[in-house]
Amino acid sequence: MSHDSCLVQKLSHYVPLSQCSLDSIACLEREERDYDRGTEIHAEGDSNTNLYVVRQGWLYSYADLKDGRRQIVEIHHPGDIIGFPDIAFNERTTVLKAAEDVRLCPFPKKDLDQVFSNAPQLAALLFALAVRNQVILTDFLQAVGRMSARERIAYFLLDLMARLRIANKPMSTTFRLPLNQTEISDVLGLTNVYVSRSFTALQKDGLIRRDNGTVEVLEEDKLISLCDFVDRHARIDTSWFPKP
Amino acid sequence: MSHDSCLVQKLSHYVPLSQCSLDSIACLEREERDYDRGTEIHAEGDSNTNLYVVRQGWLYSYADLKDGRRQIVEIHHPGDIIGFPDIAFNERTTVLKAAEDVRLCPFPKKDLDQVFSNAPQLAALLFALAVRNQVILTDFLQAVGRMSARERIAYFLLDLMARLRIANKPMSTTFRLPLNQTEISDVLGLTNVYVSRSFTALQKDGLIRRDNGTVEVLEEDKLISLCDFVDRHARIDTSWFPKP
DNA sequence: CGATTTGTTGACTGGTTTCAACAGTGGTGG
DNA sequence: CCACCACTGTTGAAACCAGTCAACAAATCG
Repeated sequence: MSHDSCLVQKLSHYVPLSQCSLDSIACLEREERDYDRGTEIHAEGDSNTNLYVVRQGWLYSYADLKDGRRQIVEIHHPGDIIGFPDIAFNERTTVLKAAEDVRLCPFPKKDLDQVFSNAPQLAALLFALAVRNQVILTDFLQAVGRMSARERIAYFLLDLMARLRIANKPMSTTFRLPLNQTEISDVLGLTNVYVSRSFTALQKDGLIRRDNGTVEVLEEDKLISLCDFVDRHARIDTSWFPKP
Repeated sequence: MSHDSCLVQKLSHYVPLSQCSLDSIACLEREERDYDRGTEIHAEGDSNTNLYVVRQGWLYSYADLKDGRRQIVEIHHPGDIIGFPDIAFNERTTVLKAAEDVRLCPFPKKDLDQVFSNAPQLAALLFALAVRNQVILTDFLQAVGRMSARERIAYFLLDLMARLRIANKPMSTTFRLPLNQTEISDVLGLTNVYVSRSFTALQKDGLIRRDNGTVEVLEEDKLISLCDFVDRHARIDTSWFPKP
């Protein structure tokens, strides 16, 4: 491989990529650009001509609510592609913000037709990941709609771990969490105050330990049964993909 | 057209369908089958070999929560395709239930490769609708995560109307709602008791009127501003689709 | 007509929000 | 080097929205 692409690494996790899939991906990652922590890379209502591959750092997409609060609808990690949900619209539906210093590969939406016409395997994979996201979102909807604050936090941590494990299999149970409690509350539909209380409670019960921007999951099984977590990230069914 | 397909009608709303798209759809609607109200057409954990086109009647998909409650994650109307979110998995993630007497067209998941290889326009359209669903779901997430009960009900009604209008443009502001309040509470993450209270409150304020399984929206503008509703159903950007 | 489902209403409870004060941390400039 | 400020996390007290439990009314069905 010409360079170390976390997008390639993440996608290969699901299916061995054909050469033309690899070529298509390389074409999406031609350009690179850095953004500082806190930068709003695009705003709601911007025309969306670009998608982005994440090279480095965490970002998130959020919507502003009429009462001034925010709902963070997606957290983006290295190896993710940002912008698919919006391609059916002319305008962005969310604000994209860098949670820390990041490096992105922007590519025009129009380049996707190249994927669809030249790399059917990659097209099918992207489609499968898009529809899987619906399932992940509905899981999350259950968490936000039906669970208590500490259960939601458990869910949040387990979901992050499941995602990070795709890119980094031998990951331990400790990981960096470059989001503050206000941001976490905007993900989970809570207040920063109650996120603080619930985190403290989980720590007091010995389920997790926090240390300066990192989280260690001490009792993964208990967290899983606390929120009935199902890992939707680990595997997908690729049997129906078109054969090369 | 050989028969009156609401799937064709719904998809044509977005883009004029090419002949090979129409042929592909016809192939998905070969078989028909009826189910009675209340039937569980498939359960969570069933192997998912079939998808379904809805011909007639409403259905919904729900997940059982560990405490015995349910979360309804999707309501299916005539002209919808049921099952896309699960195609990346070997097993169903939700239970599919008929909200009233329904008629479905089951077709095997494997038939989709035919769509991908023979009808690129249809493939792109289905992809666009799938990713758009993510946006709709995140909108809904905001409603469930951040809004009061009466705001959620407003959102629910407006979303239904927006969907029904795709299939039936000259629809008035009155529509049939074949779901009971317990089912609505399972959609919105509320209790049946509070759904009742909130409905009554909305009616008392003159925003809606109910009559025996139908709802009339009296003050659509007020409902819209109450929950900051955005209609994501009306139009999609098809400019990037592959040309025939 | 009785039985079941569905919707309504009341009283009480409780988890989360709100408002507020305060502590710890890091960064900045004088 | 320290004063100052912004940001972040913590804790307490009070208020409130929605849940829970329960009884009952209304509609539907066989």
